[in-house]
Amino acid sequence: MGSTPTVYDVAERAGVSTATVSRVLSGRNPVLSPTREKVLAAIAELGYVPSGAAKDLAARRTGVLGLCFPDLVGDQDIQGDATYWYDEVIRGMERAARRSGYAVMIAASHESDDIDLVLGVAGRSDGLVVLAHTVPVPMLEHIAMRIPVVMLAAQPGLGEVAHVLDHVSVANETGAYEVTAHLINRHDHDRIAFVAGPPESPDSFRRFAGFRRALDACGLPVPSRPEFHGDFTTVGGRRVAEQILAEGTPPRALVCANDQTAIGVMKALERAGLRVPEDVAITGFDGIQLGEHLRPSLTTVVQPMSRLGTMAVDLLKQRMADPKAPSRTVELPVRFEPRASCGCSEAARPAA
Amino acid sequence: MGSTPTVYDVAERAGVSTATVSRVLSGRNPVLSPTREKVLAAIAELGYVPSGAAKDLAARRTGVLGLCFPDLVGDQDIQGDATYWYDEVIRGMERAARRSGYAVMIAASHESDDIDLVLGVAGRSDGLVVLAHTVPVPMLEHIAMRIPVVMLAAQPGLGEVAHVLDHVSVANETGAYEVTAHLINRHDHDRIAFVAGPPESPDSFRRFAGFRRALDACGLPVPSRPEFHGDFTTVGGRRVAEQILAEGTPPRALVCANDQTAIGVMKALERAGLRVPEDVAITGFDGIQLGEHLRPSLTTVVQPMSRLGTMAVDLLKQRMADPKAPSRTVELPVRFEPRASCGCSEAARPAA
DNA sequence: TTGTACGCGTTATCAC
DNA sequence: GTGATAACGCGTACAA
Repeated sequence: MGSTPTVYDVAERAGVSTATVSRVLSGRNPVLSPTREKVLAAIAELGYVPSGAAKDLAARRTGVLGLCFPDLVGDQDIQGDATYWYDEVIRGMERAARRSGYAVMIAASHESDDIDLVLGVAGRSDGLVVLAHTVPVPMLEHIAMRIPVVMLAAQPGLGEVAHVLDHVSVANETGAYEVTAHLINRHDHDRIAFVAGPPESPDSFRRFAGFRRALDACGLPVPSRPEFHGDFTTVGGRRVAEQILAEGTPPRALVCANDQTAIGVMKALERAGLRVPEDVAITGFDGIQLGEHLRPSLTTVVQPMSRLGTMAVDLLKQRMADPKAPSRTVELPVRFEPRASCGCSEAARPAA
Repeated sequence: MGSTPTVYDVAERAGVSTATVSRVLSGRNPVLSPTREKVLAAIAELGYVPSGAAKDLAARRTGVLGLCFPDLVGDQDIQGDATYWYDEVIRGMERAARRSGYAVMIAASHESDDIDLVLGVAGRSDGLVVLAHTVPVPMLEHIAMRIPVVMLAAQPGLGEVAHVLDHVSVANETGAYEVTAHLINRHDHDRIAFVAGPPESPDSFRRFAGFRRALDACGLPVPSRPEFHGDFTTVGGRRVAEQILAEGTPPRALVCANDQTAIGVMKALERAGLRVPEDVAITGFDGIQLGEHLRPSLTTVVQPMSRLGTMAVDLLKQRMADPKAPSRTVELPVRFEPRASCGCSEAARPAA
């Protein structure tokens, strides 16, 4: 007994067979009360915990759902002031999974890095959820031959050849359209510029598309390319601000590809003496918590982060039920949240 | 081949034995290049992913670390504005685990609820990390007979009989001492009250102890019990504020057991016309992100959340290396962060 | 109601 | 360098 106890140890100690132990544990089959007592006593004394590996192997299911998300900070320990937008995705998924009796296994990784980690998770799960830009698509298509795979917030179809991946995406284009139209119709802006994210970002691209559509619908000139390029970080936003200031007359309104960028731009412009929203209106995208507590509070488009997670679990379950169904894409609605930075008055809501 | 492919399928397709497939996968044994190619081709064609269950069973280790944390919101989906202090613990642990080649399996649960979930995680992990008040201590001692268990932010020894649990705790008492002494020595306060958390909270208790020690050290009268009782939520803080206002002359300074409470109190007092910190100074505890962006920014004691996670992994690894060592408790230092709500000037740091 | 014995998909230990 | 084969610990027919 130098090692961890097994069913055999429990059975021996209780004077029964391993099958009986198994029955007591599952509770699905009838066991005489005195027998059950003996088994439970043995379990308590030995500190027996069933081996998940053996159980999963025999049952051919694991009761685990995997989640892969990008590691944004690399290997260094962060200082404690960062909150990632996918924290809530994790929680949403965990909660939905638990309701369905699943545990969640998580793994962060850089694209094309940590292949073994990802495969390890995939091999131990009944289904896999992957955030965009975390795992190369070919590997996902490989994994999808074994278990259902759902991609979150990725451009459906991008780089896929087998079309076996389900998708949960958000209404990027609609959101950008709404916020842009709001600036035009509600605040009478006509010199509006778009601050993009990284050039290769599909999210940024879709949002720019919505931006253009709004300009077009309102009869304003439509740029073929974004006027400015950030990189989804506040630092990048700051750089954009410098560029704007250097170029002479700044636009009267800036639609930023995400909140971080907007915050960086806003802070830098304010430091240069411009007032937001009086001199320049600014909007973001994502709905990170910080934006709500800034002064001025940040007008944005809120993504339903928690629902991304729960919806992913839904799709996983559906596909387990019907593996042959054609691959699906669910687009989640976003919510336009006008706040102070676009010129609307500070919301009445308390800060906490 | 209607089902998921196994080593046998790969071996057959590649015209080799299962042992060779295993060798190619592990990369630990020499395999002739042409052989390897054939195997890799078969793997790609079949979409083969090794079964974690079988692997773990054979290897008698899982490469997974478990993490149990409390589910604060129960079963309802939250609105998207909540950030929990343990999000960062999760990330810290995930990162440390990954550096050591482990994946992380998470499970939220209410105390004494979801027993099967917790046992399931324990049975699939090489080590378990548990946040305080998540799993009943007797069950943890049971699990600890199988795999190492580390408790986070719990009162070491509380309710334990076997003393097999390792602990990572934070310097609650020291932190509360520091913040209280700061109010006395730096801001000349002498009418300070403590706003406790739930009566049964060890954290709240320890912080109150530090509060008392500071009063005592400075020659001020020492209360035997906290003057006010919140419940660690902003709503609870609001209620405390009402009580304070109803009772006549409010204290000149309030040391709150955590940030949420402090924020609730602060907002409610301000709404009643009191100024913070001029009329009443307020301090929190935890260092949640929101406190930094409030106006006035919240003076607090910052817990090293991320390090809780990394340290837990450290302890786990140490115990795996030496299972017989006496149980350990590591106390992590906290950092006193004076900001505006205690009377210090707004920090120069930018909001983003 | 309880016991026996086989299979689940790997890894590892032998021989070849 | 490669191929048989025996564990690993648990479900679960099937038999008793």
